[in-house]
Amino acid sequence: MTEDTPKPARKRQARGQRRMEQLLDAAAEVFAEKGFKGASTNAVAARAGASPGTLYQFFGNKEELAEALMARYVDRLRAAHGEAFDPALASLPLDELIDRVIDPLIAFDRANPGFPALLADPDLSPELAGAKKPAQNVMFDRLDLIFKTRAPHLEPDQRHRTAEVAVHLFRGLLPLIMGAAEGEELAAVTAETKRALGAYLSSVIG
Amino acid sequence: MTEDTPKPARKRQARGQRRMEQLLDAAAEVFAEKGFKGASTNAVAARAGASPGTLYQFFGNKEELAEALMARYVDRLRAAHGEAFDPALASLPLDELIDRVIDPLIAFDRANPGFPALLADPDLSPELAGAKKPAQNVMFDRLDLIFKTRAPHLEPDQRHRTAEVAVHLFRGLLPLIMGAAEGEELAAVTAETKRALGAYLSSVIG
DNA sequence: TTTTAATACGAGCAATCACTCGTCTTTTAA
DNA sequence: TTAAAAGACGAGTGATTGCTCGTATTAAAA
Repeated sequence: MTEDTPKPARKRQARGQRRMEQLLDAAAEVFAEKGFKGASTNAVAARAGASPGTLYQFFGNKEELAEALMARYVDRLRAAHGEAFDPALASLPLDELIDRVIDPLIAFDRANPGFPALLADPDLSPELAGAKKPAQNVMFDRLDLIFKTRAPHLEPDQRHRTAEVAVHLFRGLLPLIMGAAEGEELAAVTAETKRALGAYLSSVIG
Repeated sequence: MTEDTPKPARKRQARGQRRMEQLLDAAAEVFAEKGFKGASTNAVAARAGASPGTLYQFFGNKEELAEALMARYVDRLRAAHGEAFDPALASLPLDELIDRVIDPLIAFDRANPGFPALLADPDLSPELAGAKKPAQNVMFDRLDLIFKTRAPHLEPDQRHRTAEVAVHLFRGLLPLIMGAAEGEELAAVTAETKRALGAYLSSVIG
């Protein structure tokens, strides 16, 4: 068990950082369009205006590319949520609490369509599935914390399950949300999502 | 616009029918394990104990194979649901109605794990996506019909949306259901699914 | 029995994909 | 100014895949 990281820790230049961002942007698009398996690394490189060799200078293989993309999503999600989340949230009326959590989440998912697409993709390797967990836990942990202060009588067991169900419930309605046209349709689907969440949660945590 | 089907309508022997079933069984397994893109037709043939050439004698290409598999699922689902569905259902108490609809559906999905896996697979071609619709409409149509008699005051628009949300809500919780171990865990997740559905539906259709 | 068609095989083809490597250019460090 | 390192390129490689086709076997029709 050596302590140092096995990575050679290459020095990145500003140009390299920019290239990585371009490649991740391209990967987000192509993955969203074709899925992980269906996307070719050459296509990603081409969309980023780079050559295959350049892509592999920054990402060791296709999986590392997807992992890096997922990691960037998690960072952004945490940032977007950090703003919309404060401890006082737990004492809000349920409807308002849901508004405060769901609205930014929907905005994020619609602004980053590659994120839910990659999350939902079933044919990811075990390593990548591991990289997905943090993304799922971002929501789960926050919810669990809220429930803890809001419904302290709940057994941890049931609290966890409630959080998990709430997350999956939302994820199930996401395709409807992602497919909705901005405007009336989106508003209707959003309202319905909140109604479903609110109905479920109030039946559990009062 | 010719009237006859463009298919040469080859005569199948009993042996051929058996082979097709074997190939579809194998396809269900391999698709469930690797996803549509990740599954190779040679692997499907091998698992069925057949050669690639034999597979392509019955299915013109990989997509037709998946379409045939999906069609077989839809048939089975309709059969399983036809039994559990009768017109009197609409007048039942909501909880009981949900039991009668959800229990056989969960049983079916757990008995045919390839079905939800294939349904959820994102990287299917447009043709295959079209083949998915009947499967989705099996549930949707039944729900819409039930709501029509049960909540006649609902606008068709909102009724459709309610059915769609109910279907997606269930589908969102399916991964939890599919992953649960038979017994206590499955019972808990099933109960939670019914609770979510019941809470949502009673908030819409009273 | 003879003939025709359905079933079965599996080596192999053309296309695609993830990834490499030798070479060149640009940037940073000395 | 020069040396070293990072970035960039893209043709090419080995492996895999969907699918074909010539041939052989089995079963049904004549």
